[in-house]
Amino acid sequence: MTAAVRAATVAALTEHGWNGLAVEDVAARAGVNKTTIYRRWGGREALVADLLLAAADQGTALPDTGTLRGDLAAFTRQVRDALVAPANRALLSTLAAGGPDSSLAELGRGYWAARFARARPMVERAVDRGELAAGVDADALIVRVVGPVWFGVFGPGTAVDDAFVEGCVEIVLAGTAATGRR
Amino acid sequence: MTAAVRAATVAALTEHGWNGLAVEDVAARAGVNKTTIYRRWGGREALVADLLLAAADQGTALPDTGTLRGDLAAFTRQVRDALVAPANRALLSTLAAGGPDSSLAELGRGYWAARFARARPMVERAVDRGELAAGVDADALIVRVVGPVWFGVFGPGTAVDDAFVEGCVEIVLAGTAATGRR
Amino acid sequence: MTAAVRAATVAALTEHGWNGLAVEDVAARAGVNKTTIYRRWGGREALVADLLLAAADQGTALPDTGTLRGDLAAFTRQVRDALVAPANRALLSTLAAGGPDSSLAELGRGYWAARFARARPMVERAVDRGELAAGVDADALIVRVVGPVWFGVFGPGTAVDDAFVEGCVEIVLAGTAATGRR
Amino acid sequence: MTAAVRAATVAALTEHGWNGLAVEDVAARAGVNKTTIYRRWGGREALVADLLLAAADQGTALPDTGTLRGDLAAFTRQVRDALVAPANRALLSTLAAGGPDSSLAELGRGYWAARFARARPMVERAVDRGELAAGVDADALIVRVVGPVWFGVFGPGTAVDDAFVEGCVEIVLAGTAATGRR
DNA sequence: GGGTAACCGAGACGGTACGTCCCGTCTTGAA
DNA sequence: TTCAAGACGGGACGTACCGTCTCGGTTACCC
Repeated sequence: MTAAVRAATVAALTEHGWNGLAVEDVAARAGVNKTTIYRRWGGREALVADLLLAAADQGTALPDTGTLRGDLAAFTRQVRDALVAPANRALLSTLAAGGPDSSLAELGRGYWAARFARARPMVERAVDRGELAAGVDADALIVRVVGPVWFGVFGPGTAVDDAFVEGCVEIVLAGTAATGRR
Repeated sequence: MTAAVRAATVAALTEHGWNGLAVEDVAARAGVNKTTIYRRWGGREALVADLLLAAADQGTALPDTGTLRGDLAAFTRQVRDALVAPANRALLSTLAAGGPDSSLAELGRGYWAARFARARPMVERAVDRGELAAGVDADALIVRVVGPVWFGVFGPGTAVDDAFVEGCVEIVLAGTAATGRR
Repeated sequence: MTAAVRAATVAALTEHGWNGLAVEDVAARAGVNKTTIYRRWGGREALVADLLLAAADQGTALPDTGTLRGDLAAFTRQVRDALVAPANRALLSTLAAGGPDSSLAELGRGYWAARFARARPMVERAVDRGELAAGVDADALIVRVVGPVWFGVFGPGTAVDDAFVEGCVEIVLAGTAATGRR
Repeated sequence: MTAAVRAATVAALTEHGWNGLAVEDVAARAGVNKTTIYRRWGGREALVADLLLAAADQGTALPDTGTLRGDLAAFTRQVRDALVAPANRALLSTLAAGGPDSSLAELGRGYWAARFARARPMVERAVDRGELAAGVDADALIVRVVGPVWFGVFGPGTAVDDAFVEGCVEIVLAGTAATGRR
């Protein structure tokens, strides 16, 4: 049943977005009674929270190519692929749909903390290999690389192809080396 | 009356986000009848569209410091300031709240087209000054600079202070020069 | 619309009794939206209250045969006929369905006050004619005559035929005269 | 446990009436699981049926004063006292709450049959003593005496004091003797 | 300067979804 | 075997907003 509700939530979220996500609709799609969802999850937000937790837990394997450049390129492509998938798009755009004090925002903080914790080893390995100076701000580096992809997808709708993604990686690496910024 | 409705929409949007934006609430705040809003605007989305058009039209003046670095730094700081303002935050996060085929998405495309058209002269001036090679993709450059700021605010909630903003500018400029990427 | 809702309420009440009277059912029968009933009436009790008010207002004409015996007999037969009609049965049994402090009870007090006020002239005319001593308690007299009919119908289900009704009248008249009780 | 459930049913019935009598509420009050009530009784109606059976079985002792007048007066006072007790009021008003074809009605028929069977010897003794003609309709006599009390309590809310009760008895006795009606 | 058209306030309505309460059924595990 | 514990499908509750409609009253414009 849990799986059916999750699948139904994804489907409904993909079709109608965070607005238009109706508990009754999810219940009907999942072949489950509305009350059951309120009992076991507790509302629209909890349904999405459940999806996010599942997504943050499993996710894709962190790439390990041997070089920071290769890792970042593969990782950013993973992110790009995830963002353009309609199901994930709807899920992630939900995170930005609430004000900073909403319960969705709290949800988002947890999600992002888990997400960055999973990606951080990639940078730490590069430090161990001597590719980056010790003390580099791993999170800021990731934000700088992933940010343009994220913005391109959710903002102006830029075509985020492989060339763009690799450009993000190379520019940040070169720029970081040149400016010495962390 | 138009002004009152706009102000009420901003207030309601800031308080409750795109969800929770109720036409009746806006009407009550503005001291206007619900019917009038449906007549003159046409629904929740149209209220937000009106705000976005107004925002895209006026906005802040494009900085002109004489150097690309200075322009981009000032511009990105403007963007940062705009994003952290609650009213704008709610307004802009609304754009990402719909699926790619929703009417909100169409709205977003228009908004971003106008926004980038307003910012593009900044890059073109740099080309004229010889700071950038002719044929550089102005939009991609802007996305690369602004993206991390946007992502930091709407995503993990990174502290986007002046140092971070200037880092975005310098890294992209240095990286672009080093890699020759457009 | 008001008429349709009233008719639907009577039908639903007759079929399922006070319990089982569902607002949604009434709305569906009347071809009206549920919300409209909540707006214009305000719930199950209000629907019944509306029926009672209508019933108390119109009702049947008070008999005027020229003698107290004839009046009471005709009146009690009217009451009997009303009680055995399924629609009225359900409506009136509703009055007894709540505790003495429920809102139904308050409703009942108003109904009975109106009902007795309408019947009282019958007794007063008899006093004017000299058939009854001045100062007789009209309400108590009516209760004594009507009570067995009411109880017979709502209680043990006694066969309340014309003979029984007329017996109620004659016994009370004779007994009242013999004992001098008011 | 049976006793606890019965007590809880009486309490709940007194507080909230037949409507508002929730099995879950009774179970919680009795410290018993909901399922148990459904197994051992079988629903709301069965709970009330159980109470009625118990009430019909035990009840108060039938008065035996030596005269019909004394017996009827004592009996009717007992009835009056029972009716005004909130617990009994709620229980008995339940009987009238259903349509004539409901299962509550069937329940009521059984209850009244038992009740009248218990009271009938009072009249039969009077016949044996010669106070009443043989062949008098005992049930009708009881209905005539008790009816006004019942109606006064459940209907208009008449003050049913001892004087009223005794009036009912005397008038019916005198009237019956005068008219010769059974 | 008076008709007329446009606009607004007011409010009722059909409708969807909300989140809750209680129903009656079922399964599982402990006594 | 009986009961406690608790999940579930289900029906109705009463509420909030949605978007539409009709009705009057004002304003303003144009003949």
